[in-house]
Amino acid sequence: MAAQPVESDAVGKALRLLVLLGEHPDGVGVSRLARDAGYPVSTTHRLLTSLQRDGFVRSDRESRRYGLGLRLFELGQRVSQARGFAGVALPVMQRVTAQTGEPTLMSVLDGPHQLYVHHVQGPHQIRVIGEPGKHGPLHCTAMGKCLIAFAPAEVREQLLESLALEPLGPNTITDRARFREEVARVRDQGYAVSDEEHESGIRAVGVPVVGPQGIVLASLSTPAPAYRMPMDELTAFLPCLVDAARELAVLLPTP
Amino acid sequence: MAAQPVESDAVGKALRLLVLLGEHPDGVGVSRLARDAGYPVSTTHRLLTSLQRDGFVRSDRESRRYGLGLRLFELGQRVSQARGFAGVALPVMQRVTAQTGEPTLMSVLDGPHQLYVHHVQGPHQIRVIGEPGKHGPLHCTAMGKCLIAFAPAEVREQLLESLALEPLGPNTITDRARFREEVARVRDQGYAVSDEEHESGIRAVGVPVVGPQGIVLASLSTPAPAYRMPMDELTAFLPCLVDAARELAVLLPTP
DNA sequence: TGCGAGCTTTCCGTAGTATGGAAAGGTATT
DNA sequence: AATACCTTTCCATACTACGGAAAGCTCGCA
Repeated sequence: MAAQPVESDAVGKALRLLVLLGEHPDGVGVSRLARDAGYPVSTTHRLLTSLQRDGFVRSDRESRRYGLGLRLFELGQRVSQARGFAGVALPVMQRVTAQTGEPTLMSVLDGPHQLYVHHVQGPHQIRVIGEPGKHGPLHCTAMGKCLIAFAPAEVREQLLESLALEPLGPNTITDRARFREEVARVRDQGYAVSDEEHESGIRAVGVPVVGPQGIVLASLSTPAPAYRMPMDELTAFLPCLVDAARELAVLLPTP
Repeated sequence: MAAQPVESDAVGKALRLLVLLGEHPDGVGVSRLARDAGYPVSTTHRLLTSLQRDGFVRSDRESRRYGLGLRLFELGQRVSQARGFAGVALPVMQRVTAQTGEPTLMSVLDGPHQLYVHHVQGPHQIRVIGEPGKHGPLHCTAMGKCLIAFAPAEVREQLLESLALEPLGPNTITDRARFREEVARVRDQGYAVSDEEHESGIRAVGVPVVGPQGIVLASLSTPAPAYRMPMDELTAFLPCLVDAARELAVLLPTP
């Protein structure tokens, strides 16, 4: 968890501290943080003071521990609002869950990962896979494959060449040529499935939300445990997901 | 919207840019942002480049406009998780709304304001007052008065002395002595009401969430339009709100 | 087509701020 | 009482951030 790319500018160092702080929900001390970041303690302390002055960091005066501040919550909500994660997407996703009886997930492309932005719980009490704000792999999930397949050509090519095809489930596609074919098929058929590619015992079907300019804005998926959901039952949810995606395509702001 | 307190350090300047960017959901150009912030254009541009490198800012290559990046969403969700806004509070609040048939709001103290962190819509289709991530006044709302009344003594005193008692509704308390009495009463009776103090036509009742150490963690409220909700009907929701607050008192992390 | 206004981006010598080792001041543990 | 480890502050120096200026860009207009 050490700092590899040594940021030379003060702003970069401060931002890295924020990211590191995000990994400590219960707060950390200055020296621990300095060790993690690879900065001198005094530098770390000074940067934290600056971050705190503007509400990006808060410190408990008692325990001398630092954590993320409310300003980040505020700005995070702004992003959620501006990108339509909160107001617009939620009702549409709830409708999908009402029809499928399963959870509905939404994610967007964020560099070489997907970022889960929202989920709606289903009536079944199952563990949720994608917590909002967490990152997940692109190469072995239904949503991830959609995001690649419908990304702008240069981005798609770049991802196809550089993604690490790490095996995470029993059926993960690890061969680059086969993966390229898979993405092409997803692009052709307009949806993707993941049959225990991400995790043993989990299946999912996903669709892209393709905006007016033809670029992918987000993707939606329905996951379900493999033991009670054969693949053809899962693909039966496709019309419903496609409807929702088409609706979101015009509702979501085009970035 | 110009820069009053001239930040002298680079980090402070960068953070201010983030806050300013938050006011432009659809993106903004460098020179406009530089004007708003009061920085030279070149400085602004360099800072934006740093912010973008770490995902705190994103720019549309086409339109040359900058906006808040996904990293802020990610970190905002971490805050939401760490403070229990998302996982813990939501079900409790939904239960309150199920019982009252009205929306339920939650806010926390953030300097001289309250920060709305969550709301649950009621069945009635009414305009929501507190959008999550937005700030609201302390002196003329039920939740705000609870946050003051149950804050640590020094904080309470500081707020009582310095808050601007701006009249925002027909019944806003603008006299400092009377306001001090009002806060004392709230502290005695354990809840607060706001009868068109914040906005004409809106009533609310609110309770504090008082943590194990006796400090206020958050506050909950039930707002309703005045025309169909007499004050005594609103206070009838108090047992339900108090129950919820007591439950949250042990569930929310003590900061 | 050429011009000008206003934008974004890059450059680079200098000014001045960030740097970090060291010391001071805490707090818990032995 | 002594030790260890932490947080916070200090300050002379080095080096990074600064910002004016210039280059490169797009657009609108004559």
